[in-house]
Amino acid sequence: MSKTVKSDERLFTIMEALKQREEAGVTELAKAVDLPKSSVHVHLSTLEKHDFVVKENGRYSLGLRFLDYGMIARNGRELYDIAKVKVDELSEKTDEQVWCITEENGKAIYLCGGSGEHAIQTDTYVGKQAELIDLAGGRAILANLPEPRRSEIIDGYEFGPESAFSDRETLIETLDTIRSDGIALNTEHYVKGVNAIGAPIIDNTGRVYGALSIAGPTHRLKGDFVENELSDLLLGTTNEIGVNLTYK
Amino acid sequence: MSKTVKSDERLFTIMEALKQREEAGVTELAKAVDLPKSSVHVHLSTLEKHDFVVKENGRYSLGLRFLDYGMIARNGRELYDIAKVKVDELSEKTDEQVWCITEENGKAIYLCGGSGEHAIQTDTYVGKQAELIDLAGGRAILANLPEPRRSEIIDGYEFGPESAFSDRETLIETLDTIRSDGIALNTEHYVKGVNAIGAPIIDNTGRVYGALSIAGPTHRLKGDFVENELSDLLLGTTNEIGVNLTYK
DNA sequence: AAAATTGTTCACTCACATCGAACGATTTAC
DNA sequence: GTAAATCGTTCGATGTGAGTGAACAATTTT
Repeated sequence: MSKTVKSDERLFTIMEALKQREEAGVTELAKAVDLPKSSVHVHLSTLEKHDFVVKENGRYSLGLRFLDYGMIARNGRELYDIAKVKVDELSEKTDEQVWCITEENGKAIYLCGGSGEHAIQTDTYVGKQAELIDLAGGRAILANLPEPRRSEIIDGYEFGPESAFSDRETLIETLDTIRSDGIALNTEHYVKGVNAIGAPIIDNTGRVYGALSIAGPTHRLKGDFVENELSDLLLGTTNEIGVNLTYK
Repeated sequence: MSKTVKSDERLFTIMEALKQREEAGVTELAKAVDLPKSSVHVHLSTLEKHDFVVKENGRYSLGLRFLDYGMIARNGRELYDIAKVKVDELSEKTDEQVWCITEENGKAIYLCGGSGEHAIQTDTYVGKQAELIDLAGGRAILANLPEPRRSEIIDGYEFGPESAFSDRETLIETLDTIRSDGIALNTEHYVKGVNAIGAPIIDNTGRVYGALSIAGPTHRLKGDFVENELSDLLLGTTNEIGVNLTYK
């Protein structure tokens, strides 16, 4: 790993601790990150000066300056621009939850989503980070990533009873199936009672931009309906997005 | 101003410079912020390690980690949660652009927006920061802010030919009118060809949460239609949100 | 093939981030 | 109603590590 700035690292640690609570005081944060109050205090003051945190009668919380940066980061992605309309269409047509994710530094990030009227509610939100391996869409991405890259990511995983896959071989087999099928069907559910399917978004050059997924209750997403009807709808949409990304 | 961490300040300067371009190299950024390449480089490495920037073949750009923080900051606001549905409804009903803004550190921040099919296109985006004084919604907020607070913000303004108001008195007069009217009608347009109206969102305790605004082309937003029909629609919505915020 | 950029690394040095103690201002306890 | 506890904030002493410019390697341009 290359050299980093310790002060920045501390800043990020404090930010992360603050993110995990709605709001917090200096003492509470100092305890959480195991640093002197005075240190935490100057960092918070610096953050506040630049609107990255807000102070309301002595309690700190995340500022909306992050929203500014976050939206610009998202709007800069061609994938987002092209996918958002299609995601809305697909969620309305299927009446289920539809998500568009992308890969960044080996992790999955939710770019945007849409929900039909009867769609399930989950704790997922735009901007959320997750492991590629845990999501239907993430597996679809992983399965289609070029080889030096894919192994780099997989090397970072720990297999075992905690993981969704017991060992590396099982994962590779699953990914191979997903690649040849063109779609990932989550039979082993990440969340209990929820099924999901995911398909990769790839342009004509083979570059993997991300994936789309449809999630719904197991009693609706099963059998022929998922394997044929829904899969075709999903693949049609990801295909369309892929083409638009090629000739943008 | 209280003490701050210089390293953090530098970090923010680099982030800001990066935000203003789609992507950039180390040398370009170093020139922009007037710092040695090596300094910019370690800060970027630190940012990259935490997913706040992404490096793609030597060029840096904002990472999606900001989206994570930004969405959590936004979702934590009760105003957003309650307003977003109403904003969508209102934009559909009026077929114009509708925005919900809030105030943070004396500045306006766009929380969410909706657009009718025939709505105008502007360079506004969710998360964008603007001066309260420049927006119809911002003036509606300013007009209803409690007194010690309002003056603090106004004290930060510079009046003159550059500003929308020539002097402090003119602004105060306008704000008084807005407060008694309950609505801000932008006759002097912030953007040429665009008219806007704004109304504050206030709960029963008098706390100002933000404002809603409707923007559209001058040829559609004029005369009786704006002053009666649209105004009533807007006030009805902000009223509703205010009540919901009281009994949440 | 040479020249001019690029991103990255390294070691020296003094600015400044860190820290614990002390300060007022609140809040809690009784 | 007072005392005790806890809060956020300030400050000066100290030694860590951020900043720096030069050198390096890897591109890209000429």
